[in-house]
Amino acid sequence: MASESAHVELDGFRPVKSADRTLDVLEALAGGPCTLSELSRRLNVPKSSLHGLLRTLTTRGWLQTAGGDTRFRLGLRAVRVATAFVDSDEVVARAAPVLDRLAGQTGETVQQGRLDGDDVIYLAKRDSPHPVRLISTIGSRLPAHATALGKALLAARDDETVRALLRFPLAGLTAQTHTEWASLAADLAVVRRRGYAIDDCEATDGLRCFAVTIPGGETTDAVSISVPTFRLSESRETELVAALLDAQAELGRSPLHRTR
Amino acid sequence: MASESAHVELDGFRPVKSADRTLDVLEALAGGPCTLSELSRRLNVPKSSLHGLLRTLTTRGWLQTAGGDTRFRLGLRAVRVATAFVDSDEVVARAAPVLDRLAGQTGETVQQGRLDGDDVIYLAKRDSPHPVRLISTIGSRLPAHATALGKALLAARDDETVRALLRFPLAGLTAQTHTEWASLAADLAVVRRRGYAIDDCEATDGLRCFAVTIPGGETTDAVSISVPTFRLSESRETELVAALLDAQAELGRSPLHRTR
DNA sequence: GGCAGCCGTTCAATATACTGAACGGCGTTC
DNA sequence: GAACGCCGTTCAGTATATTGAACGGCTGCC
Repeated sequence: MASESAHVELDGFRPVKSADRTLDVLEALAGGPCTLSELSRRLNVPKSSLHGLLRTLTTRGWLQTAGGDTRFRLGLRAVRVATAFVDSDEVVARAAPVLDRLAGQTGETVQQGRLDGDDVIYLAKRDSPHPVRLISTIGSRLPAHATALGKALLAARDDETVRALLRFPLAGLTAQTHTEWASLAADLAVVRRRGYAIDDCEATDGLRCFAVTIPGGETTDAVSISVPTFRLSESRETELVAALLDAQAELGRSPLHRTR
Repeated sequence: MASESAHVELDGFRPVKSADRTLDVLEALAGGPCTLSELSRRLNVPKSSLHGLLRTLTTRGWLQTAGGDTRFRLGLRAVRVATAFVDSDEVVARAAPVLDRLAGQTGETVQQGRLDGDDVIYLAKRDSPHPVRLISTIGSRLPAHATALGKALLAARDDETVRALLRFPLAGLTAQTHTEWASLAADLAVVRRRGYAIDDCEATDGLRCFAVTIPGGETTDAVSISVPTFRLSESRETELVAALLDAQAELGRSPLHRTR
């Protein structure tokens, strides 16, 4: 679903080349610093074309070349844009107080994610006991089928839709990850009946997560609690799930419709 | 320093138009959603030209049009880029454990900022006691002359450099903000002697901040502690400043030079 | 009902950016 | 020390994006 180089459009629509490439560059550099020539090879763009582009981006502060290094990296101006997205997002804003409460109440890591194609993108995080790290995970992606957040969101769609969304065989992140449609479909059926999703070491070994969707409209977002298995007992799990379902109910009571 | 429309370069270098405009669009939309026609007016770009651009950005997931709304807003793909910058930044990585400790030890809000022109950009934050809000402040800018972070960084440069950096009269955010060179210069002289900067309600009423630079290389970054004045006593202030100076010393012991 | 304002969209002519090859600099290798 | 690999940079010709005017849809206002 999320192709890295979707340069060709079918509708007879031709993307603006330089704009398209600008995004290519930014996305490529999001993976780490890179020289002009290396970018040229990786993106299949002539060096001379990149030259102008990179200079443009650099003069605007979106890229920078640190000291004597010839490698380009993202610049300060780029930071603003992402935070602006998160700041202005209605669902993130609506969920914020609930995430706060949930994190404070459980003392566990709480996250909010959104379905984008077959990936889940992390948009907010509370990491209550330990002092909070960087934004780090925010903006990062994981395959939906391998996470509690993702499975909660997939379960909100019918099987046909889900199946069309995914590409098989599914990527296996741990030994527990669903890789075939049959096992995933069975899991999703359980999620629908049960009302919440469980990721039992399917994304990260030793980590179990629970997730519910955020009610309202398209059901694009979900909230999860992640707990190391060693810290988890049966009673503790019941407790956490109850807190999560409470949070979902609370989210359901807040205004559903786009206000502006 | 930070001009919104620096479309003309003097070096005989002409920026790539579409790339330049792509950034214009992204930066404009960072301020909030906007229709095509409105963008056209604000950026002085023909609607027809914007049309292609916006379609390109939308196809790539960098922009989105929510539901029936004709307004464009930032899309999910944009988020990744900013977080990648912060993640890959050496100084942020180096400072992270120190910020953690400082926040845990003082129980106050700790921030890291970088000088960009005459602004300070917030790159990291710890908000220990209260559950952590959005990334919110990260990526946001404030005038350097009005913040403790900014004054610490300005004080690390000589008067001549500072004066060339700023444009007078300086923007006044509160009644306490320095607006003239004389008073700012006097303050910076004190900062240099004292070793740390104080912002006494100069950016926000009722908030006092203390800041020290992060040693190493260009001195681009600083760390601050922010405290509501009502919670501040003389002894508490001494305590906080001591903790801040400790943190600075610790930062000075970590490797200064770019490792790669 | 019709007019005026907004919106996004299309199209052919023109202005412009892209290209590939050649260049100069620098460090390594033989 | 010469030949190579890497790097970023320049330039004239061609491929391509940009432009302004015109279009169709929509809403609200007389």
